[in-house]
Formats: sequence, C-alpha cells, structure tokens
Amino acid sequence: MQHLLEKLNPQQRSGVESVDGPVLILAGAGSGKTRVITHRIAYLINERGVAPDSILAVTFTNKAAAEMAERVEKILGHSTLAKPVLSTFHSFCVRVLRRDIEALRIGDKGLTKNFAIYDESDQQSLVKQSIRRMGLDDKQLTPRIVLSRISWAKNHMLDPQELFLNSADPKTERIAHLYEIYRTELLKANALDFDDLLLETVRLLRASAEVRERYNRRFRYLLIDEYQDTNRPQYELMKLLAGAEHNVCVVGDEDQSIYSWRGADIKNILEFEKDFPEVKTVRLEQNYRSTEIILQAASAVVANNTKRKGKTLWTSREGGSLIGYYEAPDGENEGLFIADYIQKWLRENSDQEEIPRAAVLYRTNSQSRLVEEALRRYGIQYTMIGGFSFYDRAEIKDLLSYLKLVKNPDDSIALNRVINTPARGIGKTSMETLERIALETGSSVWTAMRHAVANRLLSNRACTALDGFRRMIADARAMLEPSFAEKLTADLAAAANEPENPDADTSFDYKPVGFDFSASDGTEPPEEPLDDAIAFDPAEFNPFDPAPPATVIEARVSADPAHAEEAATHEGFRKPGDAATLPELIKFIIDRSGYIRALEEEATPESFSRIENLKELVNAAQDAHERGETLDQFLDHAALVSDADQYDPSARITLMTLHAAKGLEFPLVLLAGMEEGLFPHSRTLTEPDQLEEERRLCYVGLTRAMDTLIITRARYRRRYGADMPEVSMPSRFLEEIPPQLMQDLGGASTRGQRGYQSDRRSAYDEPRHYSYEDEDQSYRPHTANRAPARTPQRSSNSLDNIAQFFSTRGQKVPRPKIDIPEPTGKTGLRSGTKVRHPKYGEGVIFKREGDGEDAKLTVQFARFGVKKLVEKFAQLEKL
DNA sequence: AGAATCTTCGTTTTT
DNA sequence: CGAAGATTCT
Repeated sequence: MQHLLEKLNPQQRSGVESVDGPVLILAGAGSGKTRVITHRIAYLINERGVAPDSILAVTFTNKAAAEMAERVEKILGHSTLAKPVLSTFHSFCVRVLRRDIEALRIGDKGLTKNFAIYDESDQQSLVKQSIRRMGLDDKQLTPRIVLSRISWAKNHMLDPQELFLNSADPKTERIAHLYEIYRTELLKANALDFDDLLLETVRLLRASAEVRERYNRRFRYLLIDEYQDTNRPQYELMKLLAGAEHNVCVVGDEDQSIYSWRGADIKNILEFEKDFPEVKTVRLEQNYRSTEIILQAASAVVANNTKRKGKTLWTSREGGSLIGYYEAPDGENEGLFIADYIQKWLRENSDQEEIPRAAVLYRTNSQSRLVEEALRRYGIQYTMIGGFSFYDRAEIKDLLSYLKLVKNPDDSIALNRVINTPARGIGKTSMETLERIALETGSSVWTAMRHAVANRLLSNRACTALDGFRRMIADARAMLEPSFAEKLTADLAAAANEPENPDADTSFDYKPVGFDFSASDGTEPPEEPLDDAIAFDPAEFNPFDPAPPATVIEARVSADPAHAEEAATHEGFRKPGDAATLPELIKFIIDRSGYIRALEEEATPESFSRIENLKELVNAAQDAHERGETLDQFLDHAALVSDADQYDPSARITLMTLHAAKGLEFPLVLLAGMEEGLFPHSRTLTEPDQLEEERRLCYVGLTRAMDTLIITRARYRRRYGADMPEVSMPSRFLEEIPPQLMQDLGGASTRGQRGYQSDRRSAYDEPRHYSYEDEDQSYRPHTANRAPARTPQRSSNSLDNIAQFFSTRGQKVPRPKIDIPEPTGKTGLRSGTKVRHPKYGEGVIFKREGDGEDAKLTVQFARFGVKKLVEKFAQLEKL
C-alpha cells in the first residue's frame, strides 16, 4: 500500500513514518497537519500492523475527531472492527473517570461514578453561594473574578493551600479560601467542573499504578492535535499516557496559540523537547490552502510578534486577488456591506460545481447581531456557531437537571434549579433553611431535605411539597433499576397509605445504578478495559438530527401517576423486568413534574416553543436510545458538546468567532470589526503577551481564507446600545498588512471626519440605497420612506424561528437556517395570535405554514386541544 | 409565594 | 441592548 505515502510531501511523509518514539510536528497554517495525522493513523494500522484500538488521538473538538475517523477509514478503504479512539481531552477524561474514579475513594469518601459535570454557569452559581456564605462583598469579588482565579489555580495545578501560601495580598487569600469552599461544595455535590475532569484524571493515573498501567497497555500510540493549546494538566496527562514507550506524536503551531487565557502554555512545546530528548522534530511549511497574497499578509502580521521562533510558510498558489478592505460608516452599514458582498459572490459562484462556502468572522459574539440582521434582510441563509446552544435553553437545562438529579441526587445545583420548577410552593425561605441544614450537617441539600422532612423542621405545607418532589426523584431513580414497574407500584401504594418516613427509603444510597442497554443483551464483554467505551463516539452524537416520523413522540401531559406508569410500560421499548429506557425516563419526568402542563397553562408563543424544544429533547433521547446510549452518555454529551461541534461543513454561509474558526478553511472569508479596542480587544491592550495573542488570533483568521479575503471595519461603533456611537480607530493589525496587498472597496477614511448623523437608522431602513461604491449616498439619511416595510421580524424568540433553528441544525443538507418573515396573510393571523373559532372557542395560533388564504394554521384551543385548520375555511376571528 | 416592574451592570475568546 | 438583581406589588 505504497500509495498511502505517495500523496505526501517529504516532510509530511516523515511525520507519518516516524512512528516509534516521540515526534514533534510543527505545522504551519494550512500545511496539511490533519492529513498527516490521519495518514499516520492509517499507516500505523496498515503498514505497522498496529491494533487500531491501541491508538489514541486527542483533538480539540468532537467534530474534528469525527472527521478524522472518517478520513482514516477513507484512506484505509475499509472500516476496521476495532476503532482507534478519537476524542477530545475532556471526553476522554470523562470516559476514564466514569470507569475508574472510584479507585480514588478512601473509605466512603470521594466521588462516585455518578459524578455530575458542572459547566460554567453551574460553577458560577456555586461560587456565588460560597461568596455569600462568607458574607463577602460581591462587588470587590465578583463570581466571575473568583472563578477565573480558581480556574487559573487549577490550570496551574495549585490547590487552595498552595494558592494561599503564594498569595501576596488579602484578596488572593480570600480567593484561596473561597476556592477551598468551592472544592468542598463540589465534593458534596459529587460533581466535577471542566478543569477537574483533567485534574482528577491526572490524579487518578498518578495515584493508581494499576489503573495507569492498564491504560498504558491499552494505548500504545498517542497523537495530540492543536498541541500549542494544551495546558499544564493536559501536558501531565500526555506524559502519563505516554507510558514507557514514548510513542507520542504532538502536532502544533506556535503562531496559532490562542487559548492562553485558559491556561494553554506554549512552553509545553519546549517542555516536550526537554522531557523527551530523543524527540524527532518535523516542520511542515508548505501551505496548501491560501493564495500567496493572503499568506503574505498573514505572515507579515504575525511577524510583529517578538515571542516566536519564526518560520517561513510558502505556497505554490502564486498571486491571487488582493485583500478587499471596506471602511463602513457604522456597524449597520458594515453588516449590509457584508451581506451585499456575499450576495454578489454567491451569484457569481452559483454555477460552480462546488458549493460556495464563506465565513464571516468576528472577535466577539455580540458582533454577530448586525451581520445577522443584514443577511436576513438580504434573504441570505446562514448558520451561526456559538451564542446559545440547544443545551443553554432554560427548559432544556431544567429537564437535564432533573435527569442529573435522578442520577446523582446530591447535585445541589441541579436540585436548586428544578426543586421549584415548575412552581410547587417551595420558596426562598424553605430553601434557605435547607441550605442552612446542609451546611450545619456537612451534607448535600438532598440529604438535608430528607432530614428536614423526616423531622418536620419546616411547615407542613413545605414538607408536603418537598416530600412530593423527593418522591418524584426517588420514583424516577427506581426506574433505573430492573423491575422498576413493580417497585413503582409498591411505592405508590405505600405513598397512598402512610406519610412515609423518607429515611426508610433505601434507594438513595450509592448503589451502582444500572442503565446499560447493551448489558441487557448480554453481548458486551464487561471487564475488558475501555472496550465498552469504543461504542461511545462523541462525534456520532447529534441531538439535532431530525427524528424520523415514526419516532416522534407526543409528550404526555397527564398528571395521573397511574397514567404515567401506563405510558412507561406500554411504550414497548422495554422488556418487562428491565430498567426503564432513557426516553421513558424523560417522559416520566415531564409528566410527573407537570413541566409541560405548566407551560401549556402559560399559553404564550414562548411557552409553546419551549414545549416544542422539550419534544425535541425527547426525540434526541429517543435517537440516543436507539444508538444504544446510556443516560450517562446522554448527559455527558450534553455537557461536553462545544459550539465548534456544531459546524456544518455543508453550510454555505457560517458566522462565528475567530476562535471557533480555528482549524477550518473557506474560499471566502470576511473579517469584520477590525478596530482598535475591538480587535485587538481593549482588555488586551495593556499586556504585551495578550496583545501578541490577539495578533495570533488575527493570523488564524487571515489564514482561514483560501481564495478571497475581505476585511471591514466601522468608523463609528455603538457599544452596548449607547445613544451615541463612538469613533473608532483602524486596528493596528490592518497597518501591519503591506498596503500593496490591499484593495480599497470604498469608504476608506480619506474623507476626514464628518458629523455623525443621529438618524442612523436610515441606511438600515433603505438597503436599496445602499451601495458600497458610494458610501456617502448610502449613508445619507433618507428622511422620506422610513416605513419599516421590509423590516424583518426582530423577535428572535418567535416560535417558528426556534422550530426552524432546531429542525435544521446539524443536518447534512443545507436548508434555510433562518426565518424568513412569516407571511401574515390579510388577516394578520400568525403564531401567537389569539383567535376564536365558532365551534372550538378560544385558542392561540401555534404555527403557520404556507401563504395567504391557503395557509395551514395549527391552533391550540383552550378546550379542544390542538387542531390544524386551513385559514380560508376556518372562520377564525381575531381577538 | 410569586409575578411584575424597576435598576444596575457589564460585554473576549471556551473545553 | 439584554441579562440578572433588587424591589415592590398582588
């Protein structure tokens, strides 16, 4: 299979062939490092007869891992039975910890396999609690600051004591104290934060030779992508995993190090050479991606950094078109220019064979809004990476919190989130009491709750409410055990008879909870290290997959527990005597908690969209179930999917931050907001190191472009909706690009300062007057015709918007990703409108499909439920 | 207890 | 501008 190497240049080939011992690949932007990694894996398997599953490749995103896996199979021309493990550091650690973390337990202390993963907002809540508990001034010490310092300490592998001993000021001492409390709280909640996932894995592998050796035996060849962005714990992990053989290959580019704020340290490259003196270094300096002009510009910019070894990238793609530069009068105009440019570009490239792909890149997520509005105005479809994800939505977080609680009742953050959602009369005072008890007894809130109810430490009302909640979670927990139906029945009977003593309930002790579908087949070899984990493929997890019609599930809305049980047993997914399935569990929770019922009573378009989202979650759970995923895996995925994982390579236009664009390439790149204070960001201007990182970020951005690169900026920009926009200066990075590589596309600042027009909406309201050949014209206020005739719907929260958002995400086939303003018809009937029907009475329009009189309306009637009606026959009266 | 309203406040990047 | 908090009202 010699052709495996034939397509590679000599350096790449060397990177592929040097499989024994440590290898450091310094790979410039676009130099084919993914290619090297994938070929290396294929080479190991095919030419060296290495068992595929003894290869571990760590990448930055799950998406990248999935793509690599795909490409490896393509190179091999077949799929292997055992697969190489491709994963992110964090996913890998979770896998290890879920299997082996209990080796760290001492007596009955320490985390269990059911540990929760705390995301940033969970961390924030926990820190906030801790600050309040210490009675500290939360203005001096905001949760944000404290958390970032804690994270800093963790990334540098300092524990609270060490931080305290090293602190030079009282503030840091206090933070060290908070860090200690924070850690105790995490332990009580049986939870780990993102940093802990790495740290605990390091601790585990250090503490247990047995575990470490097991993994060393299992993984004999290690590859690490984006090595320049690894932090200290990741580095330690790499060393531990490298074992004695040192078959480690790390790939990185110092010029693309953009995560130092998260503890990434370029020193890891130097350390690598020190720790593995026998290292073989390979340099990839030929760029296959960009034109010469683009590459020259990027190189010129990054050359201004002092702290770099320096390297010379070259490309055979001589020349290329000049880099376009447009200076907009303001942010709105900048957005419109971008939309306009893309529209023309799409038109010109529509007959190309390949799908025209373009990206709009910006420094901060908030910049996306103006671009989005402009694109919508132009009717251009786009996808956006970042911002809020499916899992950020309140209703999704709530439901997931229920699930987390079922798995791990000690998870206080999850408990706090849902104990009164929907409202069940458990208010602030009750919770304060519970937290006090928890603090006094050193237990979790859940345990405190059981204690409080058992000893009647709260009002009767509160106790009843709390016990109802407790029973719900307990029943859900029981579903995870075999023969849950029988148990549930017994519980219900017991509940009917006596005001039971919750402490008598045994289901809360840390029994291992079985929830493994594959185990019930009896086909899974149980004890071989990580073999089960291979089935866990983060890449394949896609909650956004549209469910096939057959699997669409109506969430139940009945309050009757008997009904719930019936729902669970009649669904047909489960053999009698087995544990409940994931979708069954979710449906049980939705039903028993009355979550959807509460939303239905709200009867607002928003609440309906939430219901839709929850159904989407049920579908996602159903899909996960059908893929054989467990509750653990489902929740872990939810915790570990990153924004970048959402990138859909078949999308035409993608909006994202520069950070999210790392590792991607596009024929056309538009880089917006090139202004001092924005990019480089104002917070980096004082620190030279941070400024250099901004410059590297700029380098990353520029080198994403293959053929065409457009840079824009706004002369006036409005910061957080202030009345008056502020003047901006061109980014220093602009000046670092040799002028002969640039081409003015209009608006460049030769015109001097002009008074800023207060009626800044004009350009926005009249895009037809917009022209990037003459910005003055476009910018002049058009006092006439200011009617918002084509103003797009601003409500980004409208139902159809969200429905569309979810129905299209993550699909392979590009579809309209955004809402084209909903046709309202003559009658103005659209979603959210309250109507009256002669027969069904009052209702609210849920969804509108189609145009004009033929439009189909889905109406939620107060008394008759959901009906689909055709507008022209429906005789609906608007209320 | 919980909704509704007012106020303040901050805004980088994210596994 | 929008989220999160505090305050006030029912």
